[in-house]
Amino acid sequence: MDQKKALFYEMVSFITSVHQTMYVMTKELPLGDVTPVQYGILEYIAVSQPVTLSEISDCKHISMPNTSRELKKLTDKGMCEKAEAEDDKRKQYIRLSSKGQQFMDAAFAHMEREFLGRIGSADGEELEQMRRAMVLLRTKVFDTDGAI
Amino acid sequence: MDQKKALFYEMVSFITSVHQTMYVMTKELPLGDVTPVQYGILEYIAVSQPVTLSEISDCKHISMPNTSRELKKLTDKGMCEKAEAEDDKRKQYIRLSSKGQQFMDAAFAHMEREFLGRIGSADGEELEQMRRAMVLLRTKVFDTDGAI
DNA sequence: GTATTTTGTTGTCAAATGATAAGTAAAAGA
DNA sequence: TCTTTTACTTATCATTTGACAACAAAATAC
Repeated sequence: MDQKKALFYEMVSFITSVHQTMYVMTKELPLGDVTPVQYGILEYIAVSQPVTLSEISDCKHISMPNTSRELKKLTDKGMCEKAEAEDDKRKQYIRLSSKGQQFMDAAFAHMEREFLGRIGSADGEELEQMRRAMVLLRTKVFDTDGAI
Repeated sequence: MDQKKALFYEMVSFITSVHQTMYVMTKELPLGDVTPVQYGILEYIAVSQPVTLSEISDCKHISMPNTSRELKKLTDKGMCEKAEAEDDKRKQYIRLSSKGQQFMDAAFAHMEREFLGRIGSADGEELEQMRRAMVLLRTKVFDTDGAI
């Protein structure tokens, strides 16, 4: 029983380190006129495109009206494009524009450089250990489905 | 070389899972009239008390004027207390009040329940694996000092 | 002893975000 | 066909958060 409590406190400390690291890795990322929430939306689109407004709303936990508003701002800025779905005319498939794609490519490249700087001196064996550690935690602790 | 790139993408996915999990674990946490930023400050005080305003400002990446304002709101709400430092009269040592301590105890208890629900079926061997995985990642990837 | 730095405060402003009401149009269900 | 549900929009408002200027008091440096 106490082993679980200890693991909980280890997790609290772990989460703090993760947040701090992500702050350091992204603080110099040039956002231009893109706000943090808008960046989060772009990141989600980049990974999951094409997406619908409802999917953004669900996954990023932003209400539909606010999602609509922020997405309008992003399209006005030329970062993404909406296309009516053929099968369902209510839906819109959203993708990054080429400008948005360049923006996100640069963002990921920046993060990757920061990341490589961190793991720079690790050899193949260590990298494989880290990968296994991430997979383990992702499936046993940070799985989105909830319980194991 | 490509192994590192693969690990980077694994980390991106990992971070997404961590965020999603923390969202689920904290979304039902009763914040009352405490805003998210204020909660973050309380969490930091709880773990590191006593702390100074400058430390909160540095660690939570909030400007001094804004830290001062939010902390004033928290003391007005009776969540924390300021005490002048004996050695340096400019400094203030900040601690949770008993109300604030109760609030944070409840918050941590809530998170711990959520956490235990997630790892519920894991045995001692698995728990030890998870602990080692967190320690490994915390020291080799998410270390606050930067490089290895 | 004076200048500078550190620590914190107060006030004000603007931007970002969250919440809600009301509406449109298409799809699905009855 | 009529009703209901889904997907999204528009408009509006309040709150939260971030940024900046100006200030005060204590400590430190010179």
